[in-house]
Amino acid sequence: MKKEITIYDIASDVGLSPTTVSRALSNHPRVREITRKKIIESARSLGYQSNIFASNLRKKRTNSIGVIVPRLNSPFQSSVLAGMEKIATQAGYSLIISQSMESLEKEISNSKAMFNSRVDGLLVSKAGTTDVLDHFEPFFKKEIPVLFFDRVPENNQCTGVVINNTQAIYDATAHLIKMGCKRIVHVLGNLQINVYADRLKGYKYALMDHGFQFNPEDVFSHNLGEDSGEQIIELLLKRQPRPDGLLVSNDTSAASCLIALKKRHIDVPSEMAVVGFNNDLISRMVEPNLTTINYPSYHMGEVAMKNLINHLHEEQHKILQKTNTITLRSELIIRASSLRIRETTPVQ
Amino acid sequence: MKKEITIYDIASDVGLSPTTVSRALSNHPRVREITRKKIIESARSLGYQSNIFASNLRKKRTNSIGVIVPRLNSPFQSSVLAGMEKIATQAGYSLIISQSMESLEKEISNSKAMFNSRVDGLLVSKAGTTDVLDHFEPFFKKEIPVLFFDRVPENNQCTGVVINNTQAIYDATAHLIKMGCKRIVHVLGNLQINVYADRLKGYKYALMDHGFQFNPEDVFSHNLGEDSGEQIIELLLKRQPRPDGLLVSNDTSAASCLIALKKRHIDVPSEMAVVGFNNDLISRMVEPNLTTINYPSYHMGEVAMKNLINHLHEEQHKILQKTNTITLRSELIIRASSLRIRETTPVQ
DNA sequence: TGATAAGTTGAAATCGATTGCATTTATTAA
DNA sequence: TTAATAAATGCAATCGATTTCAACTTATCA
Repeated sequence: MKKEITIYDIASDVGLSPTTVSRALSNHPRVREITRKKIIESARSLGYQSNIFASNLRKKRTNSIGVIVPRLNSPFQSSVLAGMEKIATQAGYSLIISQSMESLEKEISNSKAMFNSRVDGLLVSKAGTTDVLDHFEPFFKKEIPVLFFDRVPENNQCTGVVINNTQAIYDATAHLIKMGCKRIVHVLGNLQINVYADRLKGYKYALMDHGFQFNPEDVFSHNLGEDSGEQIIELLLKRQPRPDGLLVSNDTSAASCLIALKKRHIDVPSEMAVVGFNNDLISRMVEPNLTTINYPSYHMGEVAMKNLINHLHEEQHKILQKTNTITLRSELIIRASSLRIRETTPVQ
Repeated sequence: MKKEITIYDIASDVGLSPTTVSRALSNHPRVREITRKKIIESARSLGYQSNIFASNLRKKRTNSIGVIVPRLNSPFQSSVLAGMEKIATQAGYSLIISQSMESLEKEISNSKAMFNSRVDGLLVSKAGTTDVLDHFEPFFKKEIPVLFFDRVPENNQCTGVVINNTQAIYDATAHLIKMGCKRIVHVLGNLQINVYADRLKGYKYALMDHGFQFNPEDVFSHNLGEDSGEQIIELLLKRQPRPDGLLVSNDTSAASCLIALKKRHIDVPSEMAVVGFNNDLISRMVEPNLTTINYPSYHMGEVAMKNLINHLHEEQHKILQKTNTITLRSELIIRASSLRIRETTPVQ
């Protein structure tokens, strides 16, 4: 192993002390400009690379931020991550990313790993269906900021970045009602996850506000995977009277439903209006195009990261501000899959 | 700031030396089992957390691996990353991920950041269109393994994990020929990227082998984005005689083409057979389903990571083995978008 | 011209875990 | 019982950058 160049080497090269070298390299003001130039030049010519371990050891910071997502390979999550990466890199932080595979157990072990690698902050989209937060206790205790996004725990102290899921589905439901749907079915994920619980509320409120009766039979949970369409539609068609509006909590599944409907020669939207969620690429590619909720995923990544980093900087100045929830604007995008009337007044 | 618990605290707690504590905690064999138990118990009760900075400083390893991808939010890349994450986590490594946004400049600054954070190894899917590798020199010099995947540089010493792009497009082209296509157009990305250059070869070879004349006009580069279909089809339809086979180098773009064709009432596959690349979700969702190349992205992530980690372990035993290229199996998946004859002999 | 302030630089301790070598303790063989 | 060997533990140096405090220069002002 080749010997590393250290500030000591530079020091003896330029005939100064390691102290001055250290200061010069970290732009400390108490070094003469000429001295600094000389040192920097020497560092360059010797091929010096700062040893962050030593630096971290002293400074007790890593300049790295941990992110735990349920899955890396989802259009939504990867887009959030892209936004985060952009901001983090800009600010000089590096990103340590791991996935919980929707398992609480994995989330726990991931958070332990993050803690041990001493991330300066943590961003989490919860995996579990439970609100167990014990595994974040070590972070709280050490005052390492933890910020949740998308899937946030209920009733806790941490800041969360979310969209207004209730409003989003409220709008979608209202839209379907306006389009003349008489029986609207809502398919969503595990109701123990805040995201879906909130959406259910939006669905109920919209029904109520428009004089519809809420029927528990018209709501069910599903994994919402790529092949979910067949099962969902099969289930739907057993209902009497046959539902004519379908609200699916993600675009992949909605697209899959569209295909299952097509296979059965059930026309969309006239016989069944379909609405997805996320505004994934696929919503613009299937036939007919999917009405959906635009989920500002990239932006959510940016906002979450920006907030966390601000938090970190503020902490140094002891101005710990406590925002609790940041809600991003989402919007209903109306496309052919639900558009029954040619000319409509825009849904507000 | 609360004082950190160190091995010294544990040492004085149990009345032993820090040396023994260190050894006990890292499962060194030269510690009595009873002693170890006592130390571990004390560590637990004091709430000890190992300081990786100090440890890294001594051991000169971080147990972290850097990954640089062109973009995080692409179905392909995120799937690769998912595979990598799985293996890395299993092996106790953490992943530092950054994206180059297809810019060489960013790739350079990312690689610098990776180098400075002293990753134990680096996985790269090249951004640039050039084969400049100077920014990896520091890694080579320090013998930090760098492994490329998907987009690998030509003529270099590094191991690369790829699929046989040439063969893949060869098969696809041959398939279209078998389906009776008379004029096949190939749309791909920047030809300076190995992936596309190789595919072009496959296209040419297949034409040659089947007695077709290669026509440079029938190949063109495009960004292959979500909206590429309109432009590609517009361009295509100007050609005389009108092409009847279309080979697009990614599924998003191929799907977009499908839509553009549909809009113009050009039937797929009878008037125009279309083949995509990647086997993304979308290829199974559009109408008609896209014939495509199954790209084992998740598997590629796993293989690349496994290889890198093996490399790291081997290095310790000084058995540096030099594999140069690992080629993964990809395969043509024939679906409706190119299937003109009901019963076909399977493409071998 | 001397005194005070301002600007530079350095010595040495520190961060906490690891490790080569030395030492102590336990075990075995004679 | 004692010497020889093996096992367990400890000492102290080390990894490299940072930082406190002190010292030393140079500039500034009365």
